[in-house]
Amino acid sequence: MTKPQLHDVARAAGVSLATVDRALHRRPGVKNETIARVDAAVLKLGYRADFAATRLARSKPRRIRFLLPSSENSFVNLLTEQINGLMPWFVEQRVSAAVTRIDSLSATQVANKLHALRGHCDAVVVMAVDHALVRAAIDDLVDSGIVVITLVSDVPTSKRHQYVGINNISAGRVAASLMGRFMPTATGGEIAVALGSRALRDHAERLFGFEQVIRAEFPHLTVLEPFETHEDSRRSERLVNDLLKKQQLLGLYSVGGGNRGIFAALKARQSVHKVIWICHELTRSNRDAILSGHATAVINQDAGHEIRSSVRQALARLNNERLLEDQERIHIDIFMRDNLP
Amino acid sequence: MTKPQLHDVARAAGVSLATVDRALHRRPGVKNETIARVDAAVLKLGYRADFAATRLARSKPRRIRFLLPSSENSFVNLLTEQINGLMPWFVEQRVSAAVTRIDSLSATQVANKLHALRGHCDAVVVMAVDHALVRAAIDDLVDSGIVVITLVSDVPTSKRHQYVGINNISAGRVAASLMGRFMPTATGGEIAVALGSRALRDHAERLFGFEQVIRAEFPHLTVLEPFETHEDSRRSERLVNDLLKKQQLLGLYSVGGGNRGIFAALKARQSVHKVIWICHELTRSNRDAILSGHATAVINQDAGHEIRSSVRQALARLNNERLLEDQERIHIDIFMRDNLP
DNA sequence: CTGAAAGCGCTAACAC
DNA sequence: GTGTTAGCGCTTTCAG
Repeated sequence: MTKPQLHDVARAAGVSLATVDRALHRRPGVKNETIARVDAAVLKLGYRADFAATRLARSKPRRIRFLLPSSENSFVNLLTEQINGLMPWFVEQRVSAAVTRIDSLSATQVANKLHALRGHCDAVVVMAVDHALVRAAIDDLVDSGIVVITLVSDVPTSKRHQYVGINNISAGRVAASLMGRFMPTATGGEIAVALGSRALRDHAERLFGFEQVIRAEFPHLTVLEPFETHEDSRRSERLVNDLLKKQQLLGLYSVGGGNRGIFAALKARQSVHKVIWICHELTRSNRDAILSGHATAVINQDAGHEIRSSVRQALARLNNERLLEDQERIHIDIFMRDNLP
Repeated sequence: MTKPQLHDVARAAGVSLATVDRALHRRPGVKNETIARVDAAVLKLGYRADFAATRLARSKPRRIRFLLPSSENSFVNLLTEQINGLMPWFVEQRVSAAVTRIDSLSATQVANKLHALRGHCDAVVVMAVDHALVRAAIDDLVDSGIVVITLVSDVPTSKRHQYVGINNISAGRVAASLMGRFMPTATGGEIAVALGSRALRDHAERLFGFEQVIRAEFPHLTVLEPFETHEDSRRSERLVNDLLKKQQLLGLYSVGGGNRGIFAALKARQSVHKVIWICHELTRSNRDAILSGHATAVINQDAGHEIRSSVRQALARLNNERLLEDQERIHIDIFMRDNLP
């Protein structure tokens, strides 16, 4: 009872190794009937490609393209740093990676870029707005045989093969639980919410989860109307400053970018207010914020894990390999001062 | 500027492939001078073995032995489940894994078992008490050429090649931060601590970190003298019951095992007291505890990650391969109701 | 003590 | 359309 090999599939299907390979990879020039016979054999034997042999034999690397937002955003920078740092690993995995940064809020730009990639790569990993144009472009790519993976912010109704990122509704819920429990009193008060943009699905989902839990479990707290930072720190600093001047805030939840500005605003007025601040992503700025006590908790998604996972997922699909499900689940990390990595 | 291969090393050292292989793996029958020449060439070229080729070519699997506690302990069960579930992956990685369960509180038993493994495996992954006998046995194994990795609970002064697990002092500190901030009032009160055994280094370290932070940052809280559960749920249930009868507890931190008993005790008296309970490891019981609201937070280390990581670390050492540092860091996971996986 | 050569399980030219 | 065969970069006999 040994692991089935290509060899065994070939014998079971009554064809040669090469034909099995062609059939498995849906390469042209195989009779439909043969494909069916091969598929049946694969299924019957429970065949899975051996990743080591696959890596070793492949001469041309798999071309993976990352499409990331061009906006000034520290978390996206973390992602690109990770991609750069993982280059030796990519080589080992026989993948060639390239990053393109696009205005991910502009659905037309994203869609155009996606269309342009058709035929020029084997897989694309994209982080962008959830919009009909983007969805259509993704579906086209998938239909053309390219593996598409959404990163960080999903486009759930598209045909994308996989979403790699956290469950953002849960993330918002956890933020609310922490916020509610960190409140020094049970006497009620107001919580502000800073949002990158409502067009970003991840931000919208976090907000949804946050308000859900505050309303249900901490009814003595009021969530103020969220304000949009447009991921711009100057703007967010000004907005938070104004807010702190006007009212006595108990807490501040920042769902998305612009945290450097928020940090600056809180730091400047720390003697006046003691605000419980919870934010997302362990960027350098947020790390400082937590160390200095201005932020109480940071909710994080591991950028390195997300990059490795998208590549593994893409390769697993392209090469028909097994995945370790457990290993690919992206955790909602909660960082406080003492468990910072 | 392409990645150097064994081939290149052989040419640079003026020997054949086979000799380079022997020298690299310190197999017998190579002149010292030749070894030195090979080492020099490896260093000069920056040679690293290609993992795919290594996996593919190796006929005999690497033998990895896990030594885990035999005590009734849900987290250890999670570890063994993971080992079993990862068997197909082990095959792919050309490793054969076996688990031995020992009374890990008995230093003599652990040391004997370690000695017995000499010559019978390539790597051992051990979770046991930090004790002079164990330390000496580990050092012997390492000297005999076996890769030794400590899991979950470290033996820091030994020659073990690697510790795979969380920083338990930090874990205790985080538990304290959460506990302190979750307290509904700032008026002071008492916190109980349940300990598996003081002989276990991980438990001792957590307690250390916990007390440190409570003293320093939440001086209005008093930490009661910790009681030992001996990882026995009947015992822990009784102890917690007695405690709840005697005094008005604000919080309970359980550092180690026996959580099923604690859960039972808290559940039985939930109308009387509202205790903030924080515990470790996301076992089925602790998951229920958090879902039902009896536990407020669970601090976890990912059992699957720990197993995969110890295997990767062992293989990297045995095969002279590169590791992704980031991927091997074991996180201190904080789980609350909404970010349960 | 060292070298030559045959695989490991796939992929990809090149035949038929 | 399908089969044959030569690698990929190591490990491991088997000779010398």
